[in-house]
Amino acid sequence: MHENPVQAVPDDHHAQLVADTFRLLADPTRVKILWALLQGESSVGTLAELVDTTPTAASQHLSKLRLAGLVESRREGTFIHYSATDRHVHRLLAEALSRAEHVTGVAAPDAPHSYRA
Amino acid sequence: MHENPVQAVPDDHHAQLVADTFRLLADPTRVKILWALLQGESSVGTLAELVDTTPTAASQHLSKLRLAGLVESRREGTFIHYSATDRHVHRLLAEALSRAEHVTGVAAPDAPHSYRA
DNA sequence: ATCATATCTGCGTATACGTGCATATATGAA
DNA sequence: TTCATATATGCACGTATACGCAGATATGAT
Repeated sequence: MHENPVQAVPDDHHAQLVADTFRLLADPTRVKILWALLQGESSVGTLAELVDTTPTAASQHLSKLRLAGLVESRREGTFIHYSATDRHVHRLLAEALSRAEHVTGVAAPDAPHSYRA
Repeated sequence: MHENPVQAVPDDHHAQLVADTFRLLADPTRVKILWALLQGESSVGTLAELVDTTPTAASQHLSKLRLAGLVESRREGTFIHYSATDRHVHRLLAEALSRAEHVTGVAAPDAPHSYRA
C-alpha cells in the first residue's frame, strides 16, 4: 500500500462558506456584472446594457450580491450605483478567467494579456 | 455626471466557462474532496471517510469532477485512486478558503496559517 | 397634484442539482 | 465457477434558483 499523509479537509462550516461563495459566482450574468463592477461603479440600467440582460434581472442579481456583501450601493437621484470591493472576489474572478483563457486558448476581449488583479 | 471608462466584460463563452467552473466548486462536499486531493491522491472509499459522506456520493462527485477534467483517476486492483492536478483550481480553492477565514476570523483546522498554494 | 424614469419586489414556472436507494460492473481470491 | 470488495450507474424525490412578468416603490420634473 502506498501510504499518504493524512489529508486534512476544511471543516463543515468553512466548506459551506466556500461553496456558498462559489455558488454566487456560478452564474454567467453575475460573472459579467462583477467583472464590470471591479473596474468601476455602475448603475443598474448601465450594467444591464453592459451584460446584455434586462434591468429586472440585473437588479435581482445585484440584490443577491449585495446581501452577500460582495457589492455596495450608492444612491444618486433615481439611480443606484453599485461597486465591488471584495479583493478576494477580484482574485477569484481573475483566476477563473485566466483558467477559461487557458482552456479556450483565446483571451477574453477586455483583458488582452492577463486577468491578474 | 461622473464619466467612467467603458467597462468591458467577458464574452458569453468565457462567462459561461467561468460560471461552470464555479458551479463545480459550489458544493461543500466537492470542496472538501478537492482540497484533500490537492494534497495527494486518494481512493473513493478513503475520500468518503475523509469528507464524511457515502462512497456513492463521493463517486458521483468524482465522476462529475472527472468529466470536467479537474481530477484524474488511476486504477489499482479494485481501488481507483483520484488526484487533482489543476493549478487554477488549487488557487481558486486557496483564495476562497482564505476568504472564508477572513469572514469567520477562524482558520480552518488543516491550514493554521494560510491557504496559499 | 400628475407623470416619467429607475429600481425593486413578489409570484409562477421550468430547469438543474444533490442525495439515497437499488442495482450493475469490475477486480481479485478461493 | 462463486464470493467479497470497491466503484459506478440509473432512478425518484425534494430543494434551490434563474427567468419573465406584473405591480410596487422612489426620486425628480412639471
